[in-house]
Amino acid sequence: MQSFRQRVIEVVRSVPHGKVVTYGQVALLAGNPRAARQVGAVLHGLGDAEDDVPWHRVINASGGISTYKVGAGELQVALLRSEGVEVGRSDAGPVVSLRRWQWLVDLDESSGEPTRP
DNA sequence: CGTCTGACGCACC
DNA sequence: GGGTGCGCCAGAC
Repeated sequence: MQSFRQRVIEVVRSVPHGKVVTYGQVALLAGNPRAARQVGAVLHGLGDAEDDVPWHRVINASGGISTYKVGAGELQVALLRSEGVEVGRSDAGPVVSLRRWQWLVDLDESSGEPTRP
């Protein structure tokens, strides 16, 4: 069984261009809904081999940018905007409307019951 | 091996 | 509406 770390990388790689996901969502898709924090840790420790992982598409459940803590906030916002994601402003800092930009896995092909925004 | 840590999330004030 | 506190668990040391 591959490590949780590897699964997180796979999930993030599957996030479509122009969409965002939350840490908790990635954790869920990676198989452990409780390990949201670990998602951040994994992304923080990405090496050159994983530089194709769109880590900037991962934000926190409040639509905020968590990477300011490690000095990657400005970069993340720039990358998001560069691919069309609207990043608004708030007192707490930049915010993304999850309602509009969150990537929701569409299940309509299998269940006929799509997840709607 | 045991401990510490934190790119989080959420239940509760 | 927002601020605080604490449980969480894979990795790093």
